[in-house]
Amino acid sequence: MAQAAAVSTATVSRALSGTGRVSDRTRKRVEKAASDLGYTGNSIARALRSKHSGIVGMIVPSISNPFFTALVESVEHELQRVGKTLFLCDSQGDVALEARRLRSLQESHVDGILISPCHGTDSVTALNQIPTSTPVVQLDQFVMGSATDWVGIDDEKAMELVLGHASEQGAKSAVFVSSASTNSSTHARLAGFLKYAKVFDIQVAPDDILLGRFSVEWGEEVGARLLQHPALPDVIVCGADVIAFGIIRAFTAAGVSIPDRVMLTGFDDVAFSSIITPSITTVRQPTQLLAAEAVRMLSQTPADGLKAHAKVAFAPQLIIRESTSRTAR
Amino acid sequence: MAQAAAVSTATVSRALSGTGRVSDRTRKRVEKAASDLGYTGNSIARALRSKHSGIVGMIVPSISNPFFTALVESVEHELQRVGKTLFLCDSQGDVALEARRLRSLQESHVDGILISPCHGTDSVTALNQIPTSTPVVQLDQFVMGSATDWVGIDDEKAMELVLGHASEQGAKSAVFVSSASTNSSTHARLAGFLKYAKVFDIQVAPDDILLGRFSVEWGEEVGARLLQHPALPDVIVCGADVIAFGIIRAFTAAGVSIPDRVMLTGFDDVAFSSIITPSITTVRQPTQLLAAEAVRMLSQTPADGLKAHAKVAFAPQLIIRESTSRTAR
DNA sequence: GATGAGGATGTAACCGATTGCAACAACCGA
DNA sequence: TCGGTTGTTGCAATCGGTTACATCCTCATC
Repeated sequence: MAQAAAVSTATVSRALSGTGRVSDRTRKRVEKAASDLGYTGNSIARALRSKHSGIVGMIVPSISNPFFTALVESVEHELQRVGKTLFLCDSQGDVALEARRLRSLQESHVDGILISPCHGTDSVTALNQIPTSTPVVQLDQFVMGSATDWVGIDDEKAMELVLGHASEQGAKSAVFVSSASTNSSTHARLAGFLKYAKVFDIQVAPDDILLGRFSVEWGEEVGARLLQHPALPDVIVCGADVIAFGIIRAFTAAGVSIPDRVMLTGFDDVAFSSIITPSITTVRQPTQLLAAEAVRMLSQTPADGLKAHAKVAFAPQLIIRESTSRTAR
Repeated sequence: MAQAAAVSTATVSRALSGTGRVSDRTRKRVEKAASDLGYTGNSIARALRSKHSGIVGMIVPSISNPFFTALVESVEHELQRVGKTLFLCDSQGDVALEARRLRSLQESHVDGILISPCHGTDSVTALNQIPTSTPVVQLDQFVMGSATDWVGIDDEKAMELVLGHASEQGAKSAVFVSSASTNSSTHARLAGFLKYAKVFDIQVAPDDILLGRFSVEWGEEVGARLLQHPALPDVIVCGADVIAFGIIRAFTAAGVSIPDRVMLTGFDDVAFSSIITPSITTVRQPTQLLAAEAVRMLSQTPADGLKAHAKVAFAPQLIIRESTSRTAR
């Protein structure tokens, strides 16, 4: 390549990268040679020397969860704007696997890491092993005890919206269904649920907190369990839409009408929530905003290593649909 | 690191990578020093020198399409077995973006590329620019005119299953709904549809081929359009489950019963197909098998550059659910 | 005890870019 | 014409591993 343009490799580098001074004439010559040869440089060598790869790593608990795919798409969109590419990993909800992914990203010298930690406490070990030289931002979920930035939504506020709406619709009792509370999202949402159940005077028995997994199957299991009770609560509040899907399936099979016999709310507003019958009242997360802020944080100069780690919570939005819309009677 | 174990960098390399001979005593010493220091090597430098990175790139048209996320998960599972990591990219159905992703993967010197090309003909330019030194395998969709391997399913066979079943259920007329046929999946499925409609003596008018996009919205649009006709066909055959979702939504809103007024079939068997009401009769793709075969092909020594490019098609499976199960009348 | 085989380890070139420094050319004013 | 300034370009070190080759050591054999 260098000889094709009859210059040194140094000049090629300066001409193509735009750093340093190169005369217009040689620049043109180099550019022509490059396009003739289809030369694009070797990003491995570049990364080795310059210490940054133009790649941002992202780790999510499960890419089959539509909420995370939506989040990933938003992130990708943002990264495209700043000319970086995304390296996506799936931790499959497994702390050990998550740790391996983290290490592999770090070894690849990515320019930054976005992570939604799969465990509210155990994920911290791996996260703290990342040298402070690689910027890390937690997205959506977070882990206790790590000094990294976080971007997410105000889960308490979300529960205020959900229970406020349920109360308006006449709910006097509620159950809460989510994943195990080792997960920060569930933890925060449960806290908000309990707080605002009290505020809106909605009854919650100790048995009415059902924690399992973020999955359709868990929703079905809970649905079946609830159907065995003689009395249903007024509203079932779910920590994720996928759980609500399972409950709908169980109730539909049993011929129990939602919202007439019991109201139901989800969380995340994944695409399918508006398609399923009944469509689900849910909390929408502003994934575009989350992604934009997270990417912005990543590229912030971490030079001033002292800066307090930021926690940015965006406001959630309640989307009201059929599952809580009781027809006037 | 080398001095911590009191050996040369060469010995460190040999000890940790397992190549070359090292005495047990020094190997132990090096390993201890490495774990004490948390040393893992620099994969960039390694990749630069050794020409392979342990990374496999994958490009899919859309990660928000649950079929592709299922495929990605299967691939990731397979790669884990052979100790490689996945670098996932989304082409967003855009040929130009796809070309950029391809180039960026190639520059990163990935060990191989798995791609589901977003366009049946236009994707070929970018694909052919990949040097033959990087193994490329097409997965699911494919592009005309490229000499790369392909792994997918037998779409014709799938349509035989679908129409055979519909015929058994008494269908005498059908419409076909899918994406634009610039897409190889649609192309092959449409061909199969036409062929077996004839075989099973099912009527298909020229207007009954509705091609748009692989999306819920397109399904809704088609649903609305079909509802304006005085007579509905006996069965609506969709090229993807997501399209079927849209049709269900439109028909449910209009109070038209599936399967009683019209039968409906999907394609892919994504998770929600079994959750939605009515659950959808669909064609399951054996993603595990596809992924395993694709990964196997990637690691096949491409030394014999002459080998004919393989096209491996797996047998699809028909999953019968409510959307074609007419209650005895 | 000398010789040779073979295992263990070190030396140094190399992968392909980036970049500090030096060299060099062109042009200016004195 | 000469010293100085500015702008362009090349040289060579560097990033952190891998690996061909050389060297050294040990042990067996004659």
